[in-house]
Amino acid sequence: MRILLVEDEPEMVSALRAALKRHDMVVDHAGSLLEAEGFVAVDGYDAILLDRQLPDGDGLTLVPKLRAAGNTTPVLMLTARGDTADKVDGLDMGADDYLAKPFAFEELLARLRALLRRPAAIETQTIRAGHLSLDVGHREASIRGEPLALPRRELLVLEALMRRTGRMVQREALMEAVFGLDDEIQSNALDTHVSRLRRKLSEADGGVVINGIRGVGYLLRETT
Amino acid sequence: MRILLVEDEPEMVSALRAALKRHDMVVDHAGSLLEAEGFVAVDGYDAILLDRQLPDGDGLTLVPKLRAAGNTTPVLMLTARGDTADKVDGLDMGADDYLAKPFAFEELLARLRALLRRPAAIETQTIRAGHLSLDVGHREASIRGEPLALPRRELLVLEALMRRTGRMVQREALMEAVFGLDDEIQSNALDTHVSRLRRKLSEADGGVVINGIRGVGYLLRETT
DNA sequence: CTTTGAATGCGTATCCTACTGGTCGAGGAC
DNA sequence: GTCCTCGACCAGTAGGATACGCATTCAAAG
Repeated sequence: MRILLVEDEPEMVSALRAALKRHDMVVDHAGSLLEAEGFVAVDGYDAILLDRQLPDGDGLTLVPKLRAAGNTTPVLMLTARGDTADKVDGLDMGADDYLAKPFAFEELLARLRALLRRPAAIETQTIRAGHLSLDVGHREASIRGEPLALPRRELLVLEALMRRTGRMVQREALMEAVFGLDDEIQSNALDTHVSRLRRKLSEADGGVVINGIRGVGYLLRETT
Repeated sequence: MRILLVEDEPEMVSALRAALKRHDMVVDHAGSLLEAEGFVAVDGYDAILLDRQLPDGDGLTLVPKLRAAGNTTPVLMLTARGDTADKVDGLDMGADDYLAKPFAFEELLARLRALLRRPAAIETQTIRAGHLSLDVGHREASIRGEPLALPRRELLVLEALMRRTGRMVQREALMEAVFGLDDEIQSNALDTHVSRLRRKLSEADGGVVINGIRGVGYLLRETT
């Protein structure tokens, strides 16, 4: 689950980033409109958290640009102002939801979950494969009802794979789903996580296997 | 634009109906959960406005039923209660948005418009031939839904051929598609890949054959 | 203590080369 | 027109080099 956070106030950034990370989301951060445009042009995010007050303009102006470019990523606007006229503006410009500061973080999360559910509305909140089930919203994996404790990175790998059960996930795509834009990772860290995940899944009899396909990527299959 | 309004208070109903009608929306009205289920089962709506307080129960209970039945119609919850915990519940049950009474009608409209802007189906370019299908974007081949693990080079051959199913692909063109501009290859490497691919396709009953035409190139045909 | 990324060594799938046998078609002799 | 011969091209198999992925270990970071 990849989120782009567009916000300039440092303490807000670190607070949100920490909170989102705690919910196992991969967060990229842009401090300005310009930066945000750069990120968005290159990458696919599951959602965008967008502050209105940015150093180089009103965050709201970003949304029509996105939509015009065919980008349908859900956008959740954040703002200090909270009156109705503002909300209407925001939503009409193409934002998908609108949240006024100060807000309860719980509400932010809930709205985010709602947004994230929509594009992939076909699947329910919980994805299943083999004896595995994954509650995407609450970040819980379980095997035959037994909860399975998974570290953050492994969970991200599993989620990315389960979202496409039985279908290919390109190595590159998986990298992005797990590490975001952290190019700093130059090792076989991904392989490591896949490996660890594999072991846990087989030990716990998850009813699935992760196939690796050389030069292409990975593929999670059910062992029926 | 067809809206299902699930609400029991008469004056609310008439007010909303009039207002929505003024914005060129077609409104069906259900006064109870039971009635709503009936409507939903039969008709396709673009969105559902759902009150929580209904004579025969909490409106919220309708949402999981819908989702379980594969219905992905956007749901906008209406409620008198407006605290965060309630919102979280509503959104987690699968509602797409949540609005507390009293609300500004403008905001309702704006949120509704946001919901109705459904994300376009994700374009995944898949080519088909015989029982074969190839997801070009994800670099994945499958036969009758069963994923077929193909190494990189073979996949490239297959892609190049499937892009021109039933038509000739010149040997030279195929070389370039598979090896790029690597002139370093001076052997019959291409033939070996074609050979391996042939075997896999026939073993897995792909419903296609690769014909070789002397002095010209290759040609993928469906064996119908 | 758990989690994570880097580093290491091993095993093997993949890929190119090389070789062999097969097929096709052109051209000439009858 | 028919048949034969020859050469070019193609299909398939085998083998070795390489790169890739896997598992594991280790140290640092939270």
